[in-house]
Amino acid sequence: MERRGTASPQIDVERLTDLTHEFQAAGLSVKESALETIRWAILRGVLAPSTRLRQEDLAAILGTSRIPIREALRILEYEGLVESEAHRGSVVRALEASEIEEIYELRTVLECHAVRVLIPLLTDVDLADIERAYVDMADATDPDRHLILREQFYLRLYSVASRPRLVGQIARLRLEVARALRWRLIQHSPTHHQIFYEAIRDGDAERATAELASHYRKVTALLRRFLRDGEPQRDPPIGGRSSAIPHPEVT
Amino acid sequence: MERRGTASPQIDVERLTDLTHEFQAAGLSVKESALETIRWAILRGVLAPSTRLRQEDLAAILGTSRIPIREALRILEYEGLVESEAHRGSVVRALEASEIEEIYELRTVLECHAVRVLIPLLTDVDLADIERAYVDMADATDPDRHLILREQFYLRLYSVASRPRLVGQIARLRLEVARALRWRLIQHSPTHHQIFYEAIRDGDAERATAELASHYRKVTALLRRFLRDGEPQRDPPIGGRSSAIPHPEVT
DNA sequence: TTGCGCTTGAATGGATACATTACCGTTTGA
DNA sequence: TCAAACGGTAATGTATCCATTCAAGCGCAA
Repeated sequence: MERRGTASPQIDVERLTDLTHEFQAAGLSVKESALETIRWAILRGVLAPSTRLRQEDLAAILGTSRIPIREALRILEYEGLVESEAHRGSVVRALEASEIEEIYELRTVLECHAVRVLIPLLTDVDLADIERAYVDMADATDPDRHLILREQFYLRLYSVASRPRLVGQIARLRLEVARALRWRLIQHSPTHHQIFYEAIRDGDAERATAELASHYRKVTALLRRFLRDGEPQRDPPIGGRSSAIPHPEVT
Repeated sequence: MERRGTASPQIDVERLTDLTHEFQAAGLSVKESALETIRWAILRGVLAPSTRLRQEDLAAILGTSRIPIREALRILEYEGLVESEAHRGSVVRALEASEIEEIYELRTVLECHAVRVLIPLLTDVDLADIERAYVDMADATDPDRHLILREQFYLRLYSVASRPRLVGQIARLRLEVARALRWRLIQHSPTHHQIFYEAIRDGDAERATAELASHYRKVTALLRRFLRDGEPQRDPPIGGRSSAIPHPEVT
């Protein structure tokens, strides 16, 4: 996989140490902070796809030994965020176009199911919370913050269904595509969230699921064009500050 | 969680070492063989729910050090088969009634989707393979072997959809309930697999999904009675040979 | 000049040893 | 007599060290 000719992206040490300090401050154990640091570094684009993850380098950067790193990499391998081969090391996994399409299909199935389940369960308290989360998201301008608030909005909504596994699955799939899309310039779709939110607010499961499905179909079609036809709009792999990256609004 | 009074089930050392030897012979690395051993020990009932999994004990039984055990336990924790707490150890996770219900609901959603996707993709080669897998499963009498062949049948079928994530999710959910049901006596349902298989063979997605959904609804209703109303039919937690355990045919 | 094979280096896989933490029993005080 | 604090014990968390393995690079021979 990794050859001399195909230089793997360099690691932005500074941003990675910043991330680590955040998680260490949260009172997590060394292993947990290592896991969360690497996971979020991948999801937020600090560690670009195809980056080699050498245990010793990461241990040095995170200020720990290799043991917690190894366990973190094992879990991330199982999650699908990194790829490991025995005695050959780990790399940040790049999603293939077909995988992104499958994820959107799965998201359509699972999120529509969640909507149908949760609509009859919505309480006034839920609706108030959700409206607040929606407004926060809509107001955010910083891309990283927008991403976080968007996920908070959707997860607050879906958690109404009281289906922890369903919500967990949805959350994971959403993050995975969000990661992949950080590096592509995709068309902005400002009204999707609004249409969806208003359908939820009106208790109209039919309209909400239709909007989800139709939007994800559009996204998939766009992705197919961008990803299959030579990936014309790829950002530089790493190095640019995240604030320079346009919103991955389609998700 | 674990107190002096609530004695956790003892580990059947002999059966566990037998399992280990199987996996070690397969040429896996130590970590992989530890992972597979513990995973299948849980799924096949050798390690009963609430069994304490002490790293040192497992290391001694599997003939290794604690490191591979630790990594295996981390992955199993992520899979949801074991529960770990810092400095307090790991135990085999027991599924709550509500979780089993959610899993069946998720299975209904995912498996029905898989059926709808795969029916138009079926080739003659697929159908021949699937028929063979079905006959093998129907002929098996040993419970462990039946369980394995049943999963092979369903996974061979679903893999036609060319959706690796979807199939992986389904496989995991199926195994999880199979594990939970090993310890409960549930009504035998011999015709379900047959009806489902014949619908697939006829290319009738509607009939196949209807059968799946209706069957899983029945199972959920049964489970609700058994699991919520005092769990009247629990088998002895461990010690009995697996051949004495009736088929968990409902899955 | 090219291809095969050995050597060598660097990275991961695994084992042993030490640090830390949580539980449980005991003791001591009111 | 009861409650709270303290210490012992046993488990996991972490670090250091050794073994294994893969592959790149060099050399030799055809």
